[in-house]
This record gives sequence, structure tokens and C-alpha cells, in this order.
Amino acid sequence: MEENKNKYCGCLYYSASALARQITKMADEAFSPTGMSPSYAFLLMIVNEHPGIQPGDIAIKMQLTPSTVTRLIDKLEHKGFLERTAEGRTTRVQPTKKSMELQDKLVEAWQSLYHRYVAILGEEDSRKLTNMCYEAYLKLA
Amino acid sequence: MEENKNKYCGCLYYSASALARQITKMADEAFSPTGMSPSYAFLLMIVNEHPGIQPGDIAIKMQLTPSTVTRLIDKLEHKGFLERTAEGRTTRVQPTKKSMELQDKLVEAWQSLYHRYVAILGEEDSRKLTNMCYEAYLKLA
DNA sequence: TATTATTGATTGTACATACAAATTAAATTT
DNA sequence: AAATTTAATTTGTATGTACAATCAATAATA
Repeated sequence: MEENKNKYCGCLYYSASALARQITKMADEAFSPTGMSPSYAFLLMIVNEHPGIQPGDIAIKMQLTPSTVTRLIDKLEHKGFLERTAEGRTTRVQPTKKSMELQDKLVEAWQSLYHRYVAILGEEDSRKLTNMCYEAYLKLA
Repeated sequence: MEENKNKYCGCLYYSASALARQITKMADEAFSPTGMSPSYAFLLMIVNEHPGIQPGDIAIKMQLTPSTVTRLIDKLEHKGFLERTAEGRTTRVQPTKKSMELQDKLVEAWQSLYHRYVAILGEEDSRKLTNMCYEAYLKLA
């Protein structure tokens, strides 16, 4: 084993990616009691709160590509959490009973994720970091 | 189209992932003149600078899983940029001439990535954000 | 009204990444 | 020295994400 210091951590691509992988892992764990991985959980929460929302709007809310959202909806529909109804060229996505019954658990898991990282990073630093990431994202997008 | 404000941007998982996807896209563009995507480029730079380095140490430097590093090396070896030599239970990774000839271009692309995001975020903010991401990563890991 | 352009959504395909299991080799213990 | 444990790496498999191309429906224009 050699020294593990490296000169790459001064690169935003490098640091931001590492952080994202780490927090994703944490989110996976936090959401695992719901049987959902984080992206699916977020999508479900959004649809539960906005029944009839269109895929394109979900994509905007989630900051994901429409094609990605299609894939997520595909799987959730197949598992019986969502239903699509075609309306001209647009699509409306509706939650099923199964999905709405899961809502509380989803929100709970989301909160548990929050508590986990706040316990490690501190409330103030978490808030600051989250904001900076989001602001930077907006500027770069 | 509905309002695109959302309540999720206060979540670190959400913001950090969004940022990572964005900066990754930027990195893809910056490295594209080298014919490499960023991960491969970083790996190559590391091997060029540390000929004979072991996969496990690359994983540490890159903050990636050993299995991921194996996959990256596989492809780079197949394309003739690297060579593996088995040494007991360890493996040594050597750059080929082809890889070393690419080094300048890789470094150049890396710098161009830096300039790109600094142009948008500013030097000071970039530095701060990068540090905060890295610090948070270390704490969460 | 017929043609063209735009928009929303989906599909084919590809990539980066990881986990868990398997393999191999070295180190430790008995 | 044989048996067991540990360590380094690789494989099988799965996931999340995106790009480019396509399809379908509406809007704009000639």
C-alpha cells in the first residue's frame, strides 16, 4: 500500500462525484425499509403529492432527463405503484392505493436520511453545503 | 407545465447528486478531445505518474470500488493504454507508450475543465465548494 | 387546408458504478 | 508442515442515468 493522499481532491468533478456516491449510499440505506431506492422514492412522493402530474414535470422537479423518468415510471407502473393515462400527446401519472399507503413511510425514510447526515456533518454545515451544491448546480445547468 | 420549484433541493442527497451529474457532463465535454471519459482519463493520469501502481491503490486514489477499477483497467488494457503484470496475488499496472503520449493532452483537458467551472462559479467559490464537498465526503465515508 | 415545425414521451443502446461471491495468493496459527 | 485466516483482485450481475433516434400529437404557417 502506498500513500493515499492525492492531488485530485482539489478538482470539483472529483470531490462532488465522491460526495454524491457517498450520500447516495447513505440514501440507499435510509430508504431501504421502504423497499425503494431513493430515486423511485422521490418520484413516488412527488406523484403522491401531485396526482396527474406529467412525466416532463417530474423530470424538472427531479432534475433528471425525461428518458430517465420514463424508465423510473415504467418500473413503478409495472410494480403497481403508478398508473399512466394517455391524454393526447401528454401522459398523466396517477398514484395507486399501494403508493399512497406507502407515503408516510417514504417521508419517514427521507427524514431519517436527513438526521443521519446531520448527525455527522452538523446542522449548519449541512445546510450550507446543500445550498452551495444547489446554487452551483443551477449556475452550471 | 406546472411550477418547477420544489421542496427537495433542501436535501443534500438531492443537491449533491444534481451537482455531480452536472459537473460530470461538463467533465465529459472537457475530456472529449482526449477520446476518454473523465474516469478513464484520471486513471490513466494516475498510472502515468505512478507506473506499476496496484489496482487497490488506484481505487483509493480515485475513491472508487476495487471492482470498478478492475473494469476501468480492463477496458484501458484492451484498448492498449495499459498493461497488467501479475505478481503473486497483486497486480501491477503499467502505462504503455500510447498512454504516456496522451499525458499532456489529459492534463490539458483537466485544466480546461477547471477553467470552465471557475469561469461560471468564480475562483473563490469553486475552491470553497470543492473543499466542502471533499470534507463532507471524508466525514461520511 | 396541407405542409412544416415543435413538443412530449418513449425506445434502443451504452456507460459508470457497485455489491456479493469467487478466486488466488500470502500470512498466521496450530 | 498443514490448516486456517486474511488480503488483493476479478467475475457475475444489477442499477441509475443519459444520449440519440423515434413516434405521436399538436401548433404554426404557407
